[in-house]
Amino acid sequence: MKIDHNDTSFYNFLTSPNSLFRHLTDEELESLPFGRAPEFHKRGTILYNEGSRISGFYWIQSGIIKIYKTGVDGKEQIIRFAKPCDIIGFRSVLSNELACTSAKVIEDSKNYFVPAENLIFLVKNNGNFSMDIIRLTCKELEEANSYITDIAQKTVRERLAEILIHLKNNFDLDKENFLQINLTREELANMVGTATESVIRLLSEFKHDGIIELHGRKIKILDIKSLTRLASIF
Amino acid sequence: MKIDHNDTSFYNFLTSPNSLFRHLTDEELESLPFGRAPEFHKRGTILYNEGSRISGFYWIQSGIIKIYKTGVDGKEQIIRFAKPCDIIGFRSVLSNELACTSAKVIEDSKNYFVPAENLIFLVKNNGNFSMDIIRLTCKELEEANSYITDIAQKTVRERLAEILIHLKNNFDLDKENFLQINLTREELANMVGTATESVIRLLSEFKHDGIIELHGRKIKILDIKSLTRLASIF
DNA sequence: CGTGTGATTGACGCCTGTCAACGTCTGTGG
DNA sequence: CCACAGACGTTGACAGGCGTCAATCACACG
Repeated sequence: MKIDHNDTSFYNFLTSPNSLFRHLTDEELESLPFGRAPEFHKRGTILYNEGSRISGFYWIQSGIIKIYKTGVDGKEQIIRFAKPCDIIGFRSVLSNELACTSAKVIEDSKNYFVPAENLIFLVKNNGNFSMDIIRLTCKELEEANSYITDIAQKTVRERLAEILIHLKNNFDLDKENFLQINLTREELANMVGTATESVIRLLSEFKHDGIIELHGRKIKILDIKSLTRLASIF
Repeated sequence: MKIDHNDTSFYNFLTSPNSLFRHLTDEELESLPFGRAPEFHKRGTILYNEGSRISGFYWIQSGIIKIYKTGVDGKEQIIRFAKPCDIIGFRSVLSNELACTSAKVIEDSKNYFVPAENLIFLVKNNGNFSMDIIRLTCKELEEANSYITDIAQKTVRERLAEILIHLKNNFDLDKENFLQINLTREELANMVGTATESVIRLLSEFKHDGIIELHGRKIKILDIKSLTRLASIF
């Protein structure tokens, strides 16, 4: 069950300066399940549902997870996408409450499940780790507050432009510079907080104006400058 | 500079089960400035501005503080109101970043300013306190996510109804059951994320329908059931 | 009494949500 | 191999919610 310190790639990865686990001692690191093989989850798998009790958090090694809430009439509101090195579900664990979001795999994912007691032990006993968790939560909170301001004040066009920029900044591009992440029009709408038809019309408009290129679900951003202007980002 | 343990009211208050400071040792408690007199700030005072660096957090003893972000065209978006026993500004301290919100006194307030190093020391060295801080942040994050869902999916009418219920649940009523908190129509609009005129028209509508009563800025909720239905809360 | 801030009301029009119809693609089962 | 179902994407028509502008009123304050 020990982590193979000779597997330098993975060990270095877990202890690298940007890693959430950078401040763990070797002993603490070995208390976590990273010595085993990761779990594999196919596209479409639900990791947990809003309202359920979860007994630990997930560390994403590969793939993309959609985090969303279900609003009125069952309409989903996408809160964020988790990507490799992110952790999900830790909030419910730490506040010891039912999950307030659902998590669905949208790109095949390998991930590790870490039991709640491990996390709580680390938070209580390793002040630096605890600070990192707090910083992470604060960052998410700040982003949430910004998004509240945007969604309350900006038009749908501005928000869609902003989301496209956000996706470009946060997800890899393929060899032809198309966004790797595969989203349906409905999912885009559920991020922006609008109707599917509105997203379709605005994407067509952006395409017509030479700002983006579309190949089915694949999106390539051609004119980031115009898009930034459209998004009213200063 | 010691806290007067004979002042049982304040001492018991700080160590009561709901207090953020419940897990502090007497020694830790005395390292905080609660032994001094609180600072007094009049309505209208800005405690800190978005983008500024703050060197500590505030613990509110009395009064109400408006926490808001400034969006496009300088329009403010109210994130929340802080009331007695709340702390504000701690996120920027913990993540060591510039303030991402502004804080303005809207009801005369007494509060204590606690230097950043005190907070960081406690988080790193007192696991239970650290867990409480994390829980607090997680709670705020969950509320922010809920609000994102609401604002993205609900109509202005639904949101206003919801905000009124929220105010009723979170702020005291005076002897005639009017909401204690004094908000301009513009501030209400800046919470809901709409135009001032829309708030005015909807409030008149609610009043006409016998759901609320208005006396200037004072609001009394007459029919919480109808209001809940209007808010589409399930 | 003048000034300024906030509240109110009306008019107007655009953005955007909804409904409906149709096209496209993929996978499945006969 | 084809037919069909079902999910997703697209387009058009339409109405109404809500933002914006402007005028007026109410009230407090120096």
